[in-house]
Amino acid sequence: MPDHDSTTLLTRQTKRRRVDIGVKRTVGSAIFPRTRETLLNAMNQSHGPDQDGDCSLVSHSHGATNGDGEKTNVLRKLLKRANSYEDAMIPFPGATIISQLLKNNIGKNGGSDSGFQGSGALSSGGSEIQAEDACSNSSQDSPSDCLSPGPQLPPPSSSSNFGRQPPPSNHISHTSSQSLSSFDLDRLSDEHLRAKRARVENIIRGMSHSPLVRPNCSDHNQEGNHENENSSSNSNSHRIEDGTHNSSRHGECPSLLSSSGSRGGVIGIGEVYRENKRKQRLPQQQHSFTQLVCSRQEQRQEERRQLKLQLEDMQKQLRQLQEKFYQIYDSETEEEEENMVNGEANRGGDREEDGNLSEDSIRSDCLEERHRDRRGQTQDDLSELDPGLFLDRARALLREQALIDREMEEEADSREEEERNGERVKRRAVAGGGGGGGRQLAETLKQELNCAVSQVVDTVVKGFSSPKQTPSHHHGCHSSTPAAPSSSSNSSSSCPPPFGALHPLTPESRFGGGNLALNLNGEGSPTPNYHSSNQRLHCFGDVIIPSPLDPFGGLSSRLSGVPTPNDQTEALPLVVRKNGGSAVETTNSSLPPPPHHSSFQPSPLTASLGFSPPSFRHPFPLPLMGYPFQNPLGSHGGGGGYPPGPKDHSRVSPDSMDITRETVSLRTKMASLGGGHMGHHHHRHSTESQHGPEGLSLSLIKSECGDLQDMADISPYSGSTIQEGLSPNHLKKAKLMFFYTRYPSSNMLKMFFSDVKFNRCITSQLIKWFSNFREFYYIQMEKFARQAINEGVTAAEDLTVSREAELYRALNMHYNKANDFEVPDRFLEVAQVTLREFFNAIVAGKDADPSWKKAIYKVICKLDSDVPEVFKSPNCLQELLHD
DNA sequence: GGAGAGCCTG
DNA sequence: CAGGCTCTCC
Repeated sequence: MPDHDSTTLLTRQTKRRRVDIGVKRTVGSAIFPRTRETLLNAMNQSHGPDQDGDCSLVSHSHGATNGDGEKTNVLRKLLKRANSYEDAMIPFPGATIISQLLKNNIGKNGGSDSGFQGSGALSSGGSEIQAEDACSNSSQDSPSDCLSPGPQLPPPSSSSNFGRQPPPSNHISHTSSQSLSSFDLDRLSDEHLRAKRARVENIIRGMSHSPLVRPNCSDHNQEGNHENENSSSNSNSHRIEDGTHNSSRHGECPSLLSSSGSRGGVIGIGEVYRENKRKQRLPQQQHSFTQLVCSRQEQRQEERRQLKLQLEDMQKQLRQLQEKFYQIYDSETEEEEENMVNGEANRGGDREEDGNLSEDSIRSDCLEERHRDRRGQTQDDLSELDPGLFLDRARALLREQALIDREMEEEADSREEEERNGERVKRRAVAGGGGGGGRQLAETLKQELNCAVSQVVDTVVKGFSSPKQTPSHHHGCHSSTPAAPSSSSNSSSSCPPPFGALHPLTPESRFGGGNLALNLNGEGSPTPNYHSSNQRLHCFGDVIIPSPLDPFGGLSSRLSGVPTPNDQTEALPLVVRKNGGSAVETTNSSLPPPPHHSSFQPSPLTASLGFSPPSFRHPFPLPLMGYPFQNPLGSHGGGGGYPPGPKDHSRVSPDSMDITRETVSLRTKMASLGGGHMGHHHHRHSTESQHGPEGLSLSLIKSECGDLQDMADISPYSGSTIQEGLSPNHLKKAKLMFFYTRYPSSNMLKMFFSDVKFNRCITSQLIKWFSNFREFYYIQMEKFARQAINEGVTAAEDLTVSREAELYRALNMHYNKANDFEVPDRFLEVAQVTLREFFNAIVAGKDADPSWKKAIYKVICKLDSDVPEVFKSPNCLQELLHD
């Protein structure tokens, strides 16, 4: 164990060294060794507050114990760290990931209070909680399992682990007696055992009664004190003395429980110490320990329950939104198919859907039977469930119930769907041409979105306004959702989840094979919910475009050479609405716009969509699935985690690799940015540019980013007026712009990349691009300057940069590889100035200074010239390169 | 603390 | 070219 900590220390030292190296780069190498020495000395001797938190704790301990010397402190620190690491790695037996997270949160919340205790608490945050959880997971009949935490949480140097015997007494007394003068170890340990037992009982009671009281903040403080409880029992005698001393110092502290029971055997000294630690925090409480234990356990349970409910609510919302999206998209697809002259192709799709339906129905039936069987036993078992199983079972029930609900709704859907289809055909006939169809679709989509959002809101409100929702109750509520669609007048089936028999909790299954209840609503007017619905659905829109029938609808038809009349009109209304809801734009957008970028090649992503839709179907997890709270329920380890690593590209067909290449960085960057956004939303009009496939592919970026507000502007179906990311052409344009400006401002970039919807990601990306450009530029300059010096050039005036110069060729190759752009003369001048600056600096020996280039940067940044207006056009590449 | 620049690395 | 890191500036 000390070895482990030694390596930890070494690692930290290494880290520090790396930091120092970084400092050295700019501050100077001479500082480095001294700094490091100082750091090492500090780590070995001072234990000052400049070290990490646990060190300060040790320092505290040192002050309290006073006399073991520095070596003891070092040893203690090492052991404490070992203890912490060990605790961190202890598996959670039988506990769900959620409960782990909850525990971790609790531990974290309480961590700030750990310094409160004056004695040498070798803290191990989750240990106590884990022990309690282990207790919770054990059945009520065997409380002894949890009364011996020693084996589960062996102290690092467990020389103090003596055998323990379960208490013979089952009697639990909640009376609080005073044990001010009693330091009898037997008695203390007995009290400890009783306290644990009481907590177990409280947990079980709390679970069976399921009271829902909002957990309060003070609870965290109490929990936080657990941090110091599970202390290492090294240097035992000292510890006992210390702990006892502390107990007497806090003499007012009440006894944990009345200690009438007897307990044979030897007491673990570490446990005694822990007991003392617990007693130390008792004086802080106004109530008796028993009450505190009760309330704390209940509150913890309630907190878990609350979180669980939130999770379930969010899952439900997610499902509903996904279903809505499927419905909408499928409805569109079906409409297209209806209008197609040759309906042969979609008949296969219908058959496929039928197949899915029947298959799902079968699965649903099985699930329903299982559900019926289980529902009976659930109520009985509920009180006996330990927390982990409790949550698991609750989720399982939810899933099953959801499946049943969906199956029932699908039947209703299929009936109503026929009617609606008839209506739709009529409406479309009235509406006339493609523009009318687009408008119709817009209305339909809008209505669907409204409905979805309304129901989500209802669900949320319901979920939080009725806090008595237990898991079983909850799924009862869920089953009632089909009857509670609030905004859709003509179809109750449009809002409820008509998902197929999917496993609703895993992303893969969630999106993998849902059969869709096609649905379209009638005309509707925009509601205030529209925007939010747009936001939410766009979150899915980027990723869950496909339906099982026609995964990529218009796209695939385009690729397969089968034109559809409504091609490219499907999603435009959404985009237009987003941009202000102009009816004119709505009409115009339904017309296929001419491609602005003739240089655009067919997107590889588009190709991949057509050729391998299944692999593309969900290349990345949904944004919402990426939220941390979703992962525990996915229970697939890191696989469903967020953010997706580059390996996720393996899920994308190779054809799409290159097109998504630039999205990778954005995804990772967004992940690191935490999904925030700066609100640089430049809403542009449909006249600017339309890069369908590219917009689609780049919208994936945003779905990865999880930026909900940004996603409000995404058109999932292509035809977006604003690209959601940067394309290779943007890179090319940026390179050409570099000939004019080396240090473009953010605003400038926004102006000149007006066809890109800016967010923090895009801005950073562009800035990074120019940073890279500069890097290469300056490297070349330095290289050629040194080269000139080596060649014997003595005067900077001898250095010139012409179009024949090698330096120019190198730069031109980098920024204008195709050489299809005429580099402005100004750039040659700037390059010449830069080269001379480098030359002079090197000659003057300034390059010895680590930051010698900064002076040059200062000069060069003033040499930026205005970028021609033509670069502001999204089609500038066309125009520029044609010239 | 965030944004941006620069450096280093892959 | 991107990611990570540090540093500086605001």
